[in-house]
Amino acid sequence: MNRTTGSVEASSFPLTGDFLAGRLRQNLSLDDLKYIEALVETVSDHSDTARLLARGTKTERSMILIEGYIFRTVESGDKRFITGVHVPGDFVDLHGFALKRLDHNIDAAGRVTVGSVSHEALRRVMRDRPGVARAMWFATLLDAAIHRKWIQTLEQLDAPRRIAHLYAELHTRLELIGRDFSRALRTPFTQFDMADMCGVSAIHANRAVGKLRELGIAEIRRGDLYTNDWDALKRYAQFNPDYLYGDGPLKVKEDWD
Amino acid sequence: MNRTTGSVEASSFPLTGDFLAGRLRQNLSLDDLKYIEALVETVSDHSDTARLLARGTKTERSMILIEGYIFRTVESGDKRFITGVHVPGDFVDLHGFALKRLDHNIDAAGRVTVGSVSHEALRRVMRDRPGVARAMWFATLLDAAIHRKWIQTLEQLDAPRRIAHLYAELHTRLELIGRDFSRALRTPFTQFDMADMCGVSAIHANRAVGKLRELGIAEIRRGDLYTNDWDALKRYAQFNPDYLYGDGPLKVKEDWD
DNA sequence: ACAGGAAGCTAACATCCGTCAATAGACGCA
DNA sequence: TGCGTCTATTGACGGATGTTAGCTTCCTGT
Repeated sequence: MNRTTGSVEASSFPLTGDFLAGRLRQNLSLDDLKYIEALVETVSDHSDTARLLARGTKTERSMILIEGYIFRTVESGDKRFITGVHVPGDFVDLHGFALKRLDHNIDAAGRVTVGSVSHEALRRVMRDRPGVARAMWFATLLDAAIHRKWIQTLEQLDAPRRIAHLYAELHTRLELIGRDFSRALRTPFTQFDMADMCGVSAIHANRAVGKLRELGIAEIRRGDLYTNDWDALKRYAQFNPDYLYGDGPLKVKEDWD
Repeated sequence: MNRTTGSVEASSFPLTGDFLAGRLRQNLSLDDLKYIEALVETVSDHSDTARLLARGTKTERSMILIEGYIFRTVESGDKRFITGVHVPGDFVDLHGFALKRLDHNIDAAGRVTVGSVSHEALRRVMRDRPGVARAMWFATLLDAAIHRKWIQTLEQLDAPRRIAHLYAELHTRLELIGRDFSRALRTPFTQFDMADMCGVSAIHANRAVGKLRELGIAEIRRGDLYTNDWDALKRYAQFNPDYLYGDGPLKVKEDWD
């Protein structure tokens, strides 16, 4: 595997295969995991707010997020909208392999490390490894489930609860890939980022952060969330983790019985 | 193919295979299409607001919508949220095949006709027809793209524009499956339905419908939208159909060059 | 034709949120 | 250390939306 330097110097992240700790892991054999790991041809680091893939670009590669956070963004006029956020282990633009072009941008949120897989390699997967191909399909189904929950959140919750729900989701997703934060969840998100994810103005996002602080639910400072009662936060956000399929996520039906 | 009666008498819809006019058609050979048609074991009609599949239910069948509209809904407290709408040709709960359980309900909007495919048959598809399996994956990618656009719409637009955008999207999706409405788009949606899709109260949905009427953009009566200027409506809603991948939707990259 | 019920509509008031303006704090860089 | 910029914060005001209540219209079944 080659190691390339992105817009920042090469990361010192050890490539032990742990970057596959994400959602693809569940249904696959160790052999399959090693196979996928071998698909990653280059690893690169990118600086804050780097655009990893612009809307409309045709590409011959897809990216797997190894470290950091990535936004899916759309720009309209002079405003930006964030339609999704990714955590390590997520295949960020797998749909770029299937669909003609991406309908949105892939932007780094803070510093990120990504692995790159050629579409030629993915075509080999489709041809030779139906089990792996199916796991990739299931991973995109989980993306869709998360999208639906975001829709519900936007329809149902006010701004403070949307922000609480965002962090509740990230907390659970990061737990599912083996990361635990007893007291603090660190992110590089600005209040502008939170606003663009929650569909409110930045000033109102600030009000919402202030309300969470005032209610004693969470203290958010420069993207980092501190709380000593995650359960209370999740209750406040009406968070129900079912949609993340955390209990044996993405299992096929044959495996249940 | 058997013909069964749902909660309403059996439909007289002619099963000519036209119910596959939807998004699955694009990438498949005629042979593949006949293969898929043969997968449909039963066809049934259902009455207004029937729940076709309840959240959490395990099922051994997936449904393809043949005629009518279907909502994906979530209930929270005494409120309902609609996270998606489907048009004929859509595989409504294909993810029920892959994921352990559905995280939302599948509800009829008005009278519907659906075809049913057993998961056993889908397992055969996965095993024997990689091309068809891939087409199904791509169809779910389009679902995800539509979800992302709904997120953006909720983040970006006010209530009148959300309703206009909803109808603009339906207009284009129905065009893509070969239906054309020069002046009217008929749906069974109540203003409550529109409200639950747009994340506003029913009263405010009524205000929004009134505003569209007042602006001369569209007249919505009992779900049916009348306009003589679809372009103006789409402009008002800031509708950009790129995300529906209408120009050769869902083609794989090998086919582009 | 009639009655009942569902859906549509209107008004009043409160809350949520957007915008503008201004200030304060935190971080990066010289 | 000091400056400049990005981020966070606060206040004031207006617009968008939620809630409640009551009324009207339309559809449907008899």
